[in-house]
Amino acid sequence: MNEWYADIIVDISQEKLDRTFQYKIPEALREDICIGMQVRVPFGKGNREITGYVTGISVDARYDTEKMKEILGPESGGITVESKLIALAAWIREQYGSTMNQALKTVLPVKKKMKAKEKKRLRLVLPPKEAEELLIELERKKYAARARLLSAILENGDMDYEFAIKALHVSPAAVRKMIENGAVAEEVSTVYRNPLGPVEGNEEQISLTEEQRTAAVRIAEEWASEVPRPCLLHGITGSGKTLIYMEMIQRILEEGREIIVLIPEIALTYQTVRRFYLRFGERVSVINSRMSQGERFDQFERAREGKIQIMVGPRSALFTPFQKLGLIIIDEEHESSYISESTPRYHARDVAIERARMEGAYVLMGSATPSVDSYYKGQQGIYHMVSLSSRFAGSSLPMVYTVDLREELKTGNRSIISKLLRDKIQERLDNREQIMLFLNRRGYSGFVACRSCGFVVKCPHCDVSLSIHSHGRLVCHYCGYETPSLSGCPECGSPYIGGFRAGTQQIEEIVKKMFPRARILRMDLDTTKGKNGHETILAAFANKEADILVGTQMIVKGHDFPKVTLVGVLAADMSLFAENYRASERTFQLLTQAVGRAGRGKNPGEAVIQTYHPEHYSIQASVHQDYEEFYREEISYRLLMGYPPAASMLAIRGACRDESLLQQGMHYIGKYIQKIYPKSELQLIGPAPENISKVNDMYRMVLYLKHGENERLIWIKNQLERYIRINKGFDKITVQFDFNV
DNA sequence: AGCACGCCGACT
DNA sequence: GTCGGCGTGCTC
Repeated sequence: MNEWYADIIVDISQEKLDRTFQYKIPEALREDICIGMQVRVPFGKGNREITGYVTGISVDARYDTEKMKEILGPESGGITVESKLIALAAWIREQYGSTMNQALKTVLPVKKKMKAKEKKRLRLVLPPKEAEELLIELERKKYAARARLLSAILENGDMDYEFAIKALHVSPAAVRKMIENGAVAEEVSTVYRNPLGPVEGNEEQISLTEEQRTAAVRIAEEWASEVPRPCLLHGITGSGKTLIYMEMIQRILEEGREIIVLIPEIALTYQTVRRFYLRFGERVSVINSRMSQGERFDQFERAREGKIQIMVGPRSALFTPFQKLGLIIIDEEHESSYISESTPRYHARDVAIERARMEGAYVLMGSATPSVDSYYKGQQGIYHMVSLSSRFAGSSLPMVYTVDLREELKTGNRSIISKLLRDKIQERLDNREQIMLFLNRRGYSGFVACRSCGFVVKCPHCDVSLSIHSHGRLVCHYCGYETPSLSGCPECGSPYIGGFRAGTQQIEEIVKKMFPRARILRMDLDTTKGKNGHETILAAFANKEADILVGTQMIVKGHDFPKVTLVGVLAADMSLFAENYRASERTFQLLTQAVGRAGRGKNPGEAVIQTYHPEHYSIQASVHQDYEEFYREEISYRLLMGYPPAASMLAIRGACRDESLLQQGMHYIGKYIQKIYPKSELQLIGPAPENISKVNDMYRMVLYLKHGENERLIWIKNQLERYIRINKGFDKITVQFDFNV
């Protein structure tokens, strides 16, 4: 019988030790040890006993077996927060595909050198009289440094450690001597930074409306049931979802349990967090991506020690080490920022549900435009659906107009601003009201459309639009279908056919020319680069320092500008024909959000949607502000095409410097899948070049798998992980798995 | 992180 | 001459 070895990561908090060590698994423990487990191991020269995490098990030794030590045994002493999070990491690893190392690192944050985390103070312990005597003796013995320190402490009672070292020039050694002989004591206090500082203002005193109260009761009823399901709160913009969150948080606090509130990074502004502070005060903390790793670690530490009960933050806040987690709230549940962009590519919503299941906590999701996935689960009864349908505080839904850009072209207006929008902008400028112009463009390579009839060139096999490539051909990124680019529109023969591209900068210039006296602010990636770029621009606009705000999607997420009475969507189709099956969903969500920005104050709002496809259901439904209308169309399309949530989809993405090696590797992956899973229920599409087929000299390809059951795809993923690890040919290829993205 | 080895200043 | 400081390096 040969030896078994375990890869063990010993201390996640130390960068230096951020790698695995191999230990022998004793014969007697062979059955018990599994990946993700916490074990006791001897470590270092003195064989001091520490806790490690098993990240892998193998039969070959990569280290001198003579020097290799043995695992002592499983960690005893009850279930800690860490062990719960490690179990979650193991689930993430299995579900999304990654190494245990990567999974652990997403779940347990690495503690980087945290400057000034600990504040040491020196305090006098000797009675003053004895201290005086000691001082005289020290001076007599010519212990200058110690005498200096003692006399300074005598004067002030206590003092800062740093001050003693730096200002008094007392060496740490001298300080230690003084501690040893019992003259002074060292007090270590941990100072955590409060990330928000003092918050001004009074708590909003709005009691729940009848409808909101009913919603809260329905959620509470679900929580009281034997197996509480995750709740999906579907409430239109302005229906007061946050008030319900507050209400439910209050209930959990009263039970003595803790709450995580997930908010999309882009909506995580001072405004949002402030509301939580005003209601719950010091019990709230917040983390965000602009904080240093040390600062974030501080906040996690505060949570672990029970000093705070509510953590507000983006995706990563999900791993807050609360001991008695009671509730996870996911605001704007449909947001794509809940999907991790690095391996493991987990979805925070699904991981939240799993963490809640493991720890007996509740999940409450909310959105005005739920993801089709979640709404489907709501319909199926997997989630418990609660809806809010009336806007409160008297504000009414905006009036929405559509402008058919094809007609606009016929009348000779080739500008990006239609006549209707132009007139309405002028009207607002005259009335001193504010306008938002929204360009929903986000990293999509140009699709090809006819500017006369709006015809979009699509893949005959996949029903997604083709993208124009640098070599002039049109390519489908799902299946690799290629066709030469067109010189005229196949529908109407118009020569005005081509890639659709425009940026916020160009828009800003056009608008400036059109309305020379208007003050214009632009908000996009370029203008928000600075530290508080976001907040600065938004604050300026809120202060009425500008009349028109031009921007990409970041202007429509969760900011209330009561003076905005007109929202213009410049080219609604831009996200509609992105080469992704979720394009319609994203378009509907963006348009609905954008339209919802108009008329949040007393004045009624209006919105103008410019499009080449006014008849498209995504656009129609957002004009009517009708989620159901959109959902019915969208789900039937997904069911027809076998896209999630009708089926599960796995994208296998490969990246490599060598193009032919990548092609070969991806081809072999396809072959291997067909060999291990030759069943007809599995659909295999590709491999084909990725949307952006080359990044930093790395070629990228993707292979899609579709199957009715997610578990089957996970099984295939597991087999592939092993296949890729064993075969040397994949050493230079990075393979990533993406579920249902 | 902890604990070793290893090289320069003040005490018996 | 030793005692003891912390600089550097390794930990399966």
